[in-house]
Amino acid sequence: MTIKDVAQYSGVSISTVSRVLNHHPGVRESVRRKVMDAIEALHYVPNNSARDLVKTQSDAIGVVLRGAENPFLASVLCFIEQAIEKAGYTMVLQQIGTEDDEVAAGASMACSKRLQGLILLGGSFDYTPERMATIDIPFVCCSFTGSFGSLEKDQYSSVSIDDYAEAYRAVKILTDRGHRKIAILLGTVNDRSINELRYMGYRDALKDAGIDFDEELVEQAGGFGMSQVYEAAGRLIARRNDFTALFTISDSMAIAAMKALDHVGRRVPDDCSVIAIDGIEMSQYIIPTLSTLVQPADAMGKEAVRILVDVLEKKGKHAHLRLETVLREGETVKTVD
Amino acid sequence: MTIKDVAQYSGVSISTVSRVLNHHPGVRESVRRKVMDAIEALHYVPNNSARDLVKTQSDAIGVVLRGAENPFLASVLCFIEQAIEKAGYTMVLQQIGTEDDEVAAGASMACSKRLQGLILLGGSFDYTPERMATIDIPFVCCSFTGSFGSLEKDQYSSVSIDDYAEAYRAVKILTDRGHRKIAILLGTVNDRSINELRYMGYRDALKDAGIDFDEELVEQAGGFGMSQVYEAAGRLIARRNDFTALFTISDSMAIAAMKALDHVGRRVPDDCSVIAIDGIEMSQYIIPTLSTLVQPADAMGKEAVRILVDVLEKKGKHAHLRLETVLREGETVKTVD
DNA sequence: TTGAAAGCGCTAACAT
DNA sequence: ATGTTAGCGCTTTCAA
Repeated sequence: MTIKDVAQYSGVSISTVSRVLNHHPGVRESVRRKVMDAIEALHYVPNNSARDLVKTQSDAIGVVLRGAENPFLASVLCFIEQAIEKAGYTMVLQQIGTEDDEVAAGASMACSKRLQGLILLGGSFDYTPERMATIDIPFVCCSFTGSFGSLEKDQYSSVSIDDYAEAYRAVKILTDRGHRKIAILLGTVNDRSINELRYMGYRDALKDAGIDFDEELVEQAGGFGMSQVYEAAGRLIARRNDFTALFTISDSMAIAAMKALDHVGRRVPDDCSVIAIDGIEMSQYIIPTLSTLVQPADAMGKEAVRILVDVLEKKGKHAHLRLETVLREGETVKTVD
Repeated sequence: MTIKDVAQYSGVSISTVSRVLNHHPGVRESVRRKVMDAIEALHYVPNNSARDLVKTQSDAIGVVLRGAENPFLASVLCFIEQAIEKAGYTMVLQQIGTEDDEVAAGASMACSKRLQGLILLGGSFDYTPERMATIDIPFVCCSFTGSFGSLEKDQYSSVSIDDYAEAYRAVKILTDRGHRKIAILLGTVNDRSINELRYMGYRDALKDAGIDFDEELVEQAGGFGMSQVYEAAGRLIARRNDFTALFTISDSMAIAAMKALDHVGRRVPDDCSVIAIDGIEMSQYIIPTLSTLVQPADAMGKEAVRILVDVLEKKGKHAHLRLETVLREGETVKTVD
């Protein structure tokens, strides 16, 4: 079933069919009708491969999702998809593991799928200009800033929260409530990305509150997976059980940690306060409701797409957007007596 | 950057480059090296559009995900992707809403992306042969049976649990523990799919336990979204607060319902037992741990792909696989005094 | 307003 | 073992 069949069926040339298909002007209404009817009757659907080939570029925007085990990123992805669709493009998704190389994945996709643009969703991003040059299409970092790299700011875009500042804010909420022994649970301390930035926010918030840094209150899970976080929380508790508050860099981590606390009989928030960053849907429904700084997942996804499309259509320049979180007061933070 | 450039750079013909690219035999090792070096040097990446075009079929398997708000389906999707990758194919994903038409989406994808096969993940499936004929490639229903349709069983495959039997089993666990007033929370009673099947299992389990059906104990949320389920649970509780147990057809529904119960001060499991079907990761970490019939998400995804690939490669026929759940004894079911 | 024809980059015969 | 060439289905000049 090709354009040729449609042409034959409707008694016109393939160019005319192509014109109808692409809403080109200069086709008589009666002919247009005839062609449309043929398309309908034959259940014709254009072959995208052929279309992309001749246009030497598709209408595709690539998304590299690094770490689908993080529910927050999954929710951003939904908004990205909607926005891409709405803008008249097609999303091509590639999920990769936290250990995988998103630049390599993105570069390969960009060429082989003839992408117009690329969105990197969840990445470490500590890359050199040479490395990023392999991606020869506009790209935007979504949910992280790319600030660790030595890349020129006008070479790419980013949409994220201010990880450092928001982590600082979360921890300050705890210190303001009188907590002094505050543990932190994260993936890895030095991932050159959000883990590291949020860790710095944690440390500085402690310092500014006049609290000495205590290495034993830092626990690394190695990733965002709930089981590894649960185990990490177990290690933390086993080593030190005197912290009165816990900051986790994601909601899912908080949920896993609360289970670990429950396991040893420590109640949240009475025996230990918990605060996180993310604001995934599920964390509203756990008991007690998680107190968390809600990242605007929808704005994050939409803005990433908007900026990218603007760049693609020459309607705008690369930009770096910092979104603000909103504190969702749950029931997991308590003032220390 | 095309195959032509690589040929020129390495001083061979494009066919030789193509042979190297496709691991065809009959290329001298020295030439192969030269070509590989050129590919490396030029950062050449093949154009998939062109490749797909000439092969008149891509290496793509399409997946239509209907209802990403259901975390269980999201987890199955991950396994599907892995399995597709491992089998040497490429996954093309399309997410659609619960109200959207997965057959239309699948048919359109099948043609435009030149798919080899299709996996329908989460669907209602009450279709006629005429309707399904628009999908002219092998397809498999994953997580639902398609049994409501009038389609011949040898025309497609399915991999799912026995929804009726597993719901029956879940409710029987409750009746065996002495519960008589058992409420049910689901999407819609007559969706011609898993909602309906599980609802029938619920009713029959009650009947066989000698319990009269009570319409007031049935509450429909309209979908799987947590907020709508939370509200539905609120309605149920407001109407009737005397049920001692609740069966929800999904884990996420159970979590939302438990929050609603907590809101009115009813404790799980002391004041109300809860059981569900799914076994998503999160439900292990809520407090108390959810008792649920765990669907084998990995087997479901892998088997769906295996059957499809076998059909594609003529190594097997269409099949209908019923997988069994495993009871994960949580802490939400209590014996009635 | 319509049609004919030249590619887009690649694979797979068919030649050499 | 390697090169030449005919398409795959489509868009887009260029002619008519």
